[in-house]
Amino acid sequence: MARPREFDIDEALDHAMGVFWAKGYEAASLQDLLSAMKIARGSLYKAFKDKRSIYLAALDLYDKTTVETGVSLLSDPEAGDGLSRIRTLLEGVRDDEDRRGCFLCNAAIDQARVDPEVEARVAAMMRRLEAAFSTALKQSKRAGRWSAKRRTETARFIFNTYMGLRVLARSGYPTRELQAIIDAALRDL
Amino acid sequence: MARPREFDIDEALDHAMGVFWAKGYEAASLQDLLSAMKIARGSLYKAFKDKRSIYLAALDLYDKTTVETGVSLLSDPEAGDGLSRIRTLLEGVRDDEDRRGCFLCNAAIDQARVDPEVEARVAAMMRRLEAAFSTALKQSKRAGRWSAKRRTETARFIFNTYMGLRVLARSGYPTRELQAIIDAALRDL
DNA sequence: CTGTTTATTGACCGTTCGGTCCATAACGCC
DNA sequence: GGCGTTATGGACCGAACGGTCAATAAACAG
Repeated sequence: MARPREFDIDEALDHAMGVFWAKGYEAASLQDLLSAMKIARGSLYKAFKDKRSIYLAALDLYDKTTVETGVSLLSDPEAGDGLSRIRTLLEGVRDDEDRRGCFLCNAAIDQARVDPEVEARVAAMMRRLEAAFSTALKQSKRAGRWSAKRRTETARFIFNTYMGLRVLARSGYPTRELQAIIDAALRDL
Repeated sequence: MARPREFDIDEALDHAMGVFWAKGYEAASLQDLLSAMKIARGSLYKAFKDKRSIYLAALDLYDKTTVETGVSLLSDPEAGDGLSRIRTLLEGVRDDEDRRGCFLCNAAIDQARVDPEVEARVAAMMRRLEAAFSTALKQSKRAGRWSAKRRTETARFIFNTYMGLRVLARSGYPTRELQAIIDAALRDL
């Protein structure tokens, strides 16, 4: 019935996410986005309402990909013992070679305080990650060591460690130092 | 010999820091800064070279005040045992009632990657905080538990926890949950 | 082929951005 | 009181911002 869209909207969104991730919301200009997405202005505004809605869609994409991957890993009994899944996830942060940090964490700092919809998405992702850490703990050999309350708190502590690692990774901390932090955090679990 | 400046430059800078802290570098407009500093455009540009130099000066101010205060607390033998000084510092984050997070952490995420001078200041502050945590550990009753290397790593781990707490605090985590994270982090030290 | 619908492109819009400039004001010095 | 110097306030600047629009193109239905 009508002319079909010539670009893959998810692929374009992925590139947009890269720009927001690297530069933050305000510093990412329309020009930056258009170049990365390889489309023209008009096409962008046919596909998205405005800049903010691209950002929100990018957050959702991050949720569906990175966060979901992490949650799956933590919750998958076939990925080893609960504790070793946690370790695997944290070591993934350690190995983020381009040190981009965490889009979720960036959003929490630069937009969540001024945009309620960003705040809601950020909070939801954080709570899902926390819950996944808790699931992994519950499925570890040492699960018996923690009461339900204590397990929730421990999961939250690990999540806190995870966020810290993301910040330090973005700040250029070397792999070896990140590894030592992971070891210290998990030492007594 | 000449007309004296009518505003207190440090006080104005403190207000500018508040704006950058709350909104980030790009989102803080000249108008925002001028309103907060309560001066006119011309006066601002007599006192500072440009927007970026205000930001750098604000970072230095944060260093001289907040970071230095933290370092002093951690290093002060009269502030209790090393471990309890660490706990006091972390509980200060927990009690940050307006949940502003950490200007250092914000800068690490939103500007350090695109501005080498910001990056240098951020790295310097981070390393000083790390070192102060190490000092506090060294001066704790249980100092003997750690080799020098292990102490450095543990200090870095605590610093990582500190940064995570700052992010979570800015994200609105309730005091009680932050407290549980602190307890979990320090439990086995 | 014609008509309808929607995507593409880039010129164009008003606004806001960071930064400059200048007339005026407030000081110490002589 | 004049003079040199620096601060003040705000008009002003070009550039860049996010967003709109109209002409054109590409698809399908009839």
